[in-house]
Parts: sequence; C-alpha cells; structure tokens
Amino acid sequence: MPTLEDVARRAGVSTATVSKVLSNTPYFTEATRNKVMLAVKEIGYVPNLAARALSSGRTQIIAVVFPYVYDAIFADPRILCVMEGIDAECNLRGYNLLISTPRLIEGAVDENYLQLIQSGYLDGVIALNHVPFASVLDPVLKKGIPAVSIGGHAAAYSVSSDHHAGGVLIMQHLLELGHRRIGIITVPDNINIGTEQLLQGIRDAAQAHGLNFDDLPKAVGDYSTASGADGAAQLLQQHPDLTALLCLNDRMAMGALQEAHRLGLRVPDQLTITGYDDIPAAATTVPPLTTIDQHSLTTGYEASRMLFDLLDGQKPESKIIPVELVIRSSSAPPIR
Amino acid sequence: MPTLEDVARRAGVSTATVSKVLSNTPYFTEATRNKVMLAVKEIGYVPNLAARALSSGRTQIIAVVFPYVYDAIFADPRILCVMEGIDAECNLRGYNLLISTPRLIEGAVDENYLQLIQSGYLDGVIALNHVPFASVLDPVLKKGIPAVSIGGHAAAYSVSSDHHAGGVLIMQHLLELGHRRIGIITVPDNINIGTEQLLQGIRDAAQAHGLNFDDLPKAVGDYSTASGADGAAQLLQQHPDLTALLCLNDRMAMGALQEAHRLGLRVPDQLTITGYDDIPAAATTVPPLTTIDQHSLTTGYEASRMLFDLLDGQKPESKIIPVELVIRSSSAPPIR
DNA sequence: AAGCAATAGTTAAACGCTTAACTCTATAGC
DNA sequence: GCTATAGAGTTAAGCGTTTAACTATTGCTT
Repeated sequence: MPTLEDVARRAGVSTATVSKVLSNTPYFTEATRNKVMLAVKEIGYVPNLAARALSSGRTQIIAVVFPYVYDAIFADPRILCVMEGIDAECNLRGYNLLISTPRLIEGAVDENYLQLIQSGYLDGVIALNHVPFASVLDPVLKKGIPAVSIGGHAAAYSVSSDHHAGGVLIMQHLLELGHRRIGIITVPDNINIGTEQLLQGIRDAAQAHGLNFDDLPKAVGDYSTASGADGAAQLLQQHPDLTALLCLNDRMAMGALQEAHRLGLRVPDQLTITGYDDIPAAATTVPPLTTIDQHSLTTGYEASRMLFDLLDGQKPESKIIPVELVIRSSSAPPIR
Repeated sequence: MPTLEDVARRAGVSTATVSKVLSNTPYFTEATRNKVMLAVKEIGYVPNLAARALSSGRTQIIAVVFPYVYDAIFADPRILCVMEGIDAECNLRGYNLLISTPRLIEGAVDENYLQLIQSGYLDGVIALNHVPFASVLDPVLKKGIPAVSIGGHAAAYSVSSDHHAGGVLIMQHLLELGHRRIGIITVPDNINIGTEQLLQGIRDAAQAHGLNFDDLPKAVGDYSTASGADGAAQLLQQHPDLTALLCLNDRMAMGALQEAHRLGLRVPDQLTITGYDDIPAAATTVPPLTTIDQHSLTTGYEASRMLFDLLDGQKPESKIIPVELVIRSSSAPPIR
C-alpha cells in the first residue's frame, strides 16, 4: 500500500506537506496543493488509520454501547431506530461506528469492554441507559472520553425523552376515554431513570383523575413480547373486569394483543391495549397500537450531534426530546 | 496512560519482554511472567490498540457491512438476528464490531466506505448480500481482506440459506393444503442470488403440482411492511378469487395481514398468508405467521466462525444453512 | 572439551502518520 | 536600512507497539 512518503516523493515535496495539504492546513499555494492531490490520485493513496490514530490520538471511531441485558439488544426495535439516527449522522461526518454490547457477569462489566475503553481506540461514546448503566459509563467518563448518554446519567451529557409527559399522556388518554379498571404491564423497579419518570407520569395522571396508582393491578414483564403475553394472561385472569391494559413498551403490548386474541377478546371493543415507544411494528399490528412516539430517530440524531459538538470542544446542553401521543385503533372507550 | 515502557521499568525488564509475555510467547520463566503481570496490574496498563495495530497490522476490528438499500438496514429484523449471531461470536473472541452502511450514490459506493476498506483498519469483513453487492464486496477482496459473504458471492467464502428448498417448502405447503389460486408478493428482479433461488424453488414446486408459476398473479414490493399491504390490496382487488398470498418476507406478510384485516377477510379462514424469514415478530402477529425459518442466528454465527477460521489461516468450506417450514396459524385449506 | 540445542532475555528498527519547531523568502512599516 | 510579519515549506521527533536478529547462559552429547 502506498504511504505518505510515496506521495511526497511523487509530488516532489516533503511528507509534512502532503500530510498538511490533506488536512487542509492553510499556507500552501494552489500549485502545491494540486501537485499533491494529483499524486494522491495517481498512486491511489489512502491514509493508514492506525498510523494516523497513533500519531494524532484520534481514531475516527465512536462506539455505541448498550449493556447486554435481558434479551438481545438487537431484538429491540426501539434501540434500532436510535441506532439508525446515530448511524446516519456518523456516516455524514465520516466517523465509523463501533458497536459494543458488554456482557455483565455478576454485576461486573466484562473485561473486553474495559480494555476497549482504555485502549484509546475510541474518540467518543454514546451509551444507552440500561440497568447497570453506571458501571458501563463510569469507566468511559473516568478515562475522559467524550460521552453522551441516551436516557440520562447524572455526570454525563445526555439526551432523553420526556418520559414523565409520556406517562401522563398515555394514562390521560385512557382515563379520558373513561377507563378506570386499568391493568399495568410494567418492568422490574430501578431499571433506569426513564422508567421511573414514566411511572411517575402515570401516577400523576391517575391522581389527577382521582385514581390511586398503587391500587391498579400490575404484572411485571421484561420488555419482551412473550412477557407481555404472560403479563396480560395473568392480569386478565386475576382481574377479569379490566377494561384496559397499559404496557410500558410496544413489544409487551404486542404480546398482550396476542393474548387478548387468544382469549377471544376483541381489541379495542372489549379491551383497550396501549404501548409505548412507537416502534415501526406498532403501526402494523392488528389493530394498530395506540402508543407514545419517543421520536427515537431524532434521539439518535441528537445524541450524535451532541457528541460531535463535544468533540469540537463545545459544551452542549443536555436535551429532552418531547414525546407524542399516537392514537391508533387499539384504544376505545370501555363498554358500559 | 501507562505504556509498555512504564511496565517494563517497573518490572525491571525490557519492553520486548513485556510485549512477549503479554502475547504468551514461550521461553520465559514463571518468575519473569509474574513480575510482568504484577507490574501490569499495579499500574493498570492497557495496550494501546492504535499502536498495536500500526505495528502488527492487525486491529482486532471486523466490519459488518450492509449496503443501504431501500429502507434502513436497521429496520430489518432478519438482519438483526444475523447481527446478533455475529456479535456474540466476536464478543467471545475479543474482536470489535464495526458497522458500515455504505450509501450508494447512483450505483457508486460512497467514498467513506472505500477509504475505510483501504485504510487498513479492518481485519475482516462480513458482508450482507444485497442489490449492489459486487460493488461493495469487490474492493474488500481486491484489498485482500479476509471476507465472508452472507447470501453468496462467487469469489468469496459464503454462508447462505438453502433458499431453493425454502421456496419449495412454502409453496408445497400451500399446494398441499389445496390452494391453487395463489398470489405472490415479490420484490424486484435481480435483487440478489437468494431471491432468484427462492423463486426458482417456488416455480419448481408449482410445476411439480402441475401449476405454471408464470400464470400466478404477482405484486412487487420492497420488503417493507407497507409495500406488503399495498401488494395485497392490489392483488386482492384484481384477483378477488385468490385463496392464498405467498410473501417473500415476513414484513410484507405482516403488511398483507393488516390489509386482509382492513378488508374484513379472516385469516386463515378466508385467506391464507405466508411469510419468509421467521423474524421474531412473525410468532406474535395475529394470527401467527406460517413462514420459513432461515435460522438467522445460526447464519450469523457461522459467518463469524468462518471469518475467524480465515483469520487463522484456514480455508473453510462455504456453508449452506438448511431452512425449516414453520407452520403457525396463518395458513389453512382454502374454503370450497 | 568442543559443539550444539534449548532457554531466557535484550536491542533496536520498523510501522505510517502528525506536528512543533524551524528555515527561508518576500513584503511592509517606520 | 532595519526589523517585523506573513507566507510557504521542511526537518525530525515522536506516538506505543511488535518482532527479527542478536546475546548470553545452561545443559546435554559425543
């Protein structure tokens, strides 16, 4: 492979000149620039990234990390939408995207991940908030790598959804339709800040309508479709009088939908089911899901923009992405 | 950050010794090894990957590339299953996963991608077969980077599904149920080899049952759910007597399901709908989809194993992953 | 006792780039 | 005429590893 030196020789200049011309340093004549560019084209020179990284300390690689939790990360469409936003922005800027899915062995982050963080291979990190979030992001911050978190982390720049508003919106929607006997398919406590805010929103909306959140029947799922079906089964068996199921994500709502169908319950006529996230599939279920759009693509986009600002030496403001109630056909007034 | 030299000084040996001990080169006493290891622990040394890469020519990075085609890659659950298999294997081996989604501007691969390939940053490549496949994989092969393709490429090691068998299986299933008036929701020609094989399988099965493939009504989609709905609408309007819809992927089948529901057609009683891929969502639609399981996870797993074999200097055999008919509830005999 | 192989470790060059510090005009200001 | 400054380019010192080639010691053959 041709090196800087080959280009320099061919263009009749020094390697420093080539390097600087290539990085658009000022103070070169057009003639010199042209000579260099021509030589580059002629011998098909492409910079060696490892050498560049070693010398400059920058790798042009940013990592997206999501702890491997519950089921496979790649199974969660919500995360993929975020990824897409990130990918698009990185592509635009000529950065490369590395994916890291640290395994968590008994609470400890895996060794490979730690090595990667320490290795100097990463110019920046975008981390998805999840259970063992601190343990994943802390090494990054300690090492001083620019990082932004999606979902919030006290010590980091972050972009998160307005989950409190989301909780209020979806619960309000149910209440305004006239539902009172509402089952909730939730996830284990302390999963992340977002979930707490969401639950608080639901609680507040309930209270505003004179309903006590703590009295509402609940089932605990794990975000997966299957757990949604299980939760629905359990809830409907113990509380056959429920008129609505509020699910903390779309996948669990899809499971609930499936279970309702299995039980011969027509949605939304006999049972209202709502989701959260607005993943692509939510629009194509039968019936399509009423849900909360988190604007995942925007979230990914904003996260990368924020990271690039950080890399440019700026101090960006943490951002809160507004959410939106999307009313489709899985919700209707309860039957009297 | 501490360097090799710091470790060497502390352990009272040369940097070469440290480097070799760390890479398990033979001919060192236990005492020396321990001294080195102790020093490493004490000062928290982590190798600098860029330096290592420059010096050794290996980066510990492998790239998964999928051309950006139609809609976002990240929207395709089938691909994500494959990714998961790849990710798991890379994680095990301590390799890092870089994702590249080259944009295709007027048939040409984007410049960033080409640079990445040439840059020496990649130890290996796994490429997903898609429309402009050659243009994406050719630079990789030319550069001599170990590569495996998923879906088949004449010049490369590959792992692919037995699409011909898949086509036969799904069509046979329909025919054996007694369907004859079958609509096909397909994709544009020449998308990739896999699709051609699949169509050939369908054709062969049709012929074996005395049905001429070319006479079957067809609609052309683009893999997306929406295009499946459109295709179904179009097909059912022009051919109201159809008793089954064979869709070339699950997402289009989900769209068809949705359209059937909109038209008030009960599936499978009044209309049979089948998919292909067996993405996770296929099991949770209402009704769950009859489809072909491509074993996407295995595919990803095998692809990375093959790549690692290649990196180990072996010459692996290209592999064909068997497929499997998964009969769920979206298919039934036609009404008489 | 010489020769050799195996063991244990070192030296120093190389990997390909960036960049601080430097040189050498040419022009401008006073 | 002398200094300052801006423009155009070069020199050479790293960046932190790996690794080929080398030295030195020990033990075993013959």
